[in-house]
Amino acid sequence: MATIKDIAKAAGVSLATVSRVINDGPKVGNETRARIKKIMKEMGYRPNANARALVNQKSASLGVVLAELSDPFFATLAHGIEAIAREKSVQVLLSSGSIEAATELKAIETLLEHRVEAMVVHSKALDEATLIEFARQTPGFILINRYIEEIKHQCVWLDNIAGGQLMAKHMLSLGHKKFVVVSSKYQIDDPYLRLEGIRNALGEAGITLPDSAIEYSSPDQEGGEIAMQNLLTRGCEFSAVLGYNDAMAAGAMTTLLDQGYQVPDDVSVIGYDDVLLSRYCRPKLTTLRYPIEMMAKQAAELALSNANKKQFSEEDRQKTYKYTPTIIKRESVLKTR
Amino acid sequence: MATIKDIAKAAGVSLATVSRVINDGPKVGNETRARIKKIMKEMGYRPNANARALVNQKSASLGVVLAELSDPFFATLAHGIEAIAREKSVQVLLSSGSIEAATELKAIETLLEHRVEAMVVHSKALDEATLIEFARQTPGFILINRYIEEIKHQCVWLDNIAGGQLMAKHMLSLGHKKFVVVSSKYQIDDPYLRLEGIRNALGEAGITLPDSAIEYSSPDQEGGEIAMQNLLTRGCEFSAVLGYNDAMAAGAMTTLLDQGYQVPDDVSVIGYDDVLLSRYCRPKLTTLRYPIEMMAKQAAELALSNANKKQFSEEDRQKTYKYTPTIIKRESVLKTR
DNA sequence: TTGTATGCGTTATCAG
DNA sequence: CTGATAACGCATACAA
Repeated sequence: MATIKDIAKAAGVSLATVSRVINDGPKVGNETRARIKKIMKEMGYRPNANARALVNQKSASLGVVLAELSDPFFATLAHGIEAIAREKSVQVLLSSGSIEAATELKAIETLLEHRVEAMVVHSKALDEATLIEFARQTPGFILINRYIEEIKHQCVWLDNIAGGQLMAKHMLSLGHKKFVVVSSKYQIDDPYLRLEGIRNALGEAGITLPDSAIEYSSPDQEGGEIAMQNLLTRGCEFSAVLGYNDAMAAGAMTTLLDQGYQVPDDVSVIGYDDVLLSRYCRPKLTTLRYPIEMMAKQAAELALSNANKKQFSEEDRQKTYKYTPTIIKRESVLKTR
Repeated sequence: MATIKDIAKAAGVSLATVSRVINDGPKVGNETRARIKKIMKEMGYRPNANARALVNQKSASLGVVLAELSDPFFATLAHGIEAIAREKSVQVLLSSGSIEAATELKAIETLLEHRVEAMVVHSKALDEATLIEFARQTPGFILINRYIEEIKHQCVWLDNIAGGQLMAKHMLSLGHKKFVVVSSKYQIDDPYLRLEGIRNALGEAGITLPDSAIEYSSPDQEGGEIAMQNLLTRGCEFSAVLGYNDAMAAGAMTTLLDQGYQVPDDVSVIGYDDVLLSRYCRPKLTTLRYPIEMMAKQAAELALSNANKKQFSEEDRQKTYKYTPTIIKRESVLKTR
């Protein structure tokens, strides 16, 4: 592959001159510039991004670590980030990787080795201390979907407690009194926070949620189906189902329909996330909007704009990037009879 | 950020020695090695991937260009590639970007500037000549979901004609005689090839598909809804709907259900791709399995294994990576009454 | 306006 | 076993 040197030789000029025309540098004769450009084209010259990154001490690249690309939720997240990256002509380096601490750590470290200017990280498994450490040493480090007090100015997150409250209150306002929850079995914050919100709201209405009314399973459609089967088998009585996410809610709905229940006439079901699926399934799922694409864009912008900060001002440090879910009414929820 | 030089100084040894312990080089004293490792840990040393790439003339990275990450189909594709990349400890550089020739070109060029070792490219808009050129100059260049004769050994693709035939034949075998197609309006090969396959199969059965039985729209759920509305408005009669993909099929189904048709009792609907959605929607969609994740993995492996080839042998050049869709029977297709 | 020289962080080839 | 030193491709301060 042709280098700057090759084309300098071909043009009979020095490296410096060529470098100048590449970077639209200021002081180059017009005739020379044109000639060099022509030669570059002819020889198919492409600047070497690695060499550039080395000498410039920065790389015009954005690292992204996600849990699971095949999940539509993450795909949307990635999409938001990618849009910003393209807008700013920044290359994205992607490292997806399960919800294991070791994998997440490896992903972040690899990205750091590539000297990405900034990174947006979705990490559920890594402990706070580790993440705080990374955030401190890399200003362009942004956590998405997780809140850590010490580095709150580097967190873009959704208020899951408010979300839990919201879904419960919506059901309460329609007269529902008997609740079950199909929750995620993963030992991460999200399900606990949502549950906490649900319990808050129910508590205010004088309702307590027994442990037997909660079933934990994998956070996908199949998990939802299984959880609902267990609830039914156990003889739970309820008119309202609160899903950890849309997939679980849809799965629960499938089981209910298969068992002859009418949704929403007999039982109301509400999801969380508002992914595509919630509009596809039948009945269409009433759910909570998780503005993940918007959040992803904000995270990417923040990461990139923080990248060159030497350190955060006190004002910066107080900033916060909290999002709150809103309810999307579709067809799966009705007044209780 | 600490460099190799810093830690050499701290350890009182030369750069070379440090470099050796980093790369597990052969000739270093055990005591020295241990001491240096300790210092590296203390100083938080991280090798600079850019510098490495520069001197090694290769980067242990895989470029990926996709059309649209938020589409579940591409998300699955990306997931397959990512799995291989992780397995081989290769970093993936992602460039997604609409279906415009200019964007696709830009994406490929950026990746080339980063000197990726290999790349898997999903390109619908770029012309063959350009792609052939890229493929020729980069052995690790693999096209996915596109077939170009001249570089067939660098293409991993699905036989869309066979797919079209298969969906039509399945309907024919169930007694259907009146067909409509909801197709994609994009001017790319896929819809035309699928249509060609459909026409082939129908032709063999003595059925011709009038242009009025085909409606072109955007290849998503909304497009499917609109296409079906148009078909209905126009007064088309049919018992079988062939969708360009699952989203369009699901959209068409939505419209049908909304209009009071029973699926599959009155009308049978078949999709294409077998994305998640086909299992979520109601009735569950009968569709064609597009083994995209498997294909993506193959493409990634091929790209990486070709990366270091100086040139392709005659034998290599004859190889071909064609996949054929298979039918997945679910609930949206029934014998005609 | 153009050229020379130096360094970015690493690896690899030599000598010691 | 270890240490100089020359690349790798590029940008830039300093000269000319």
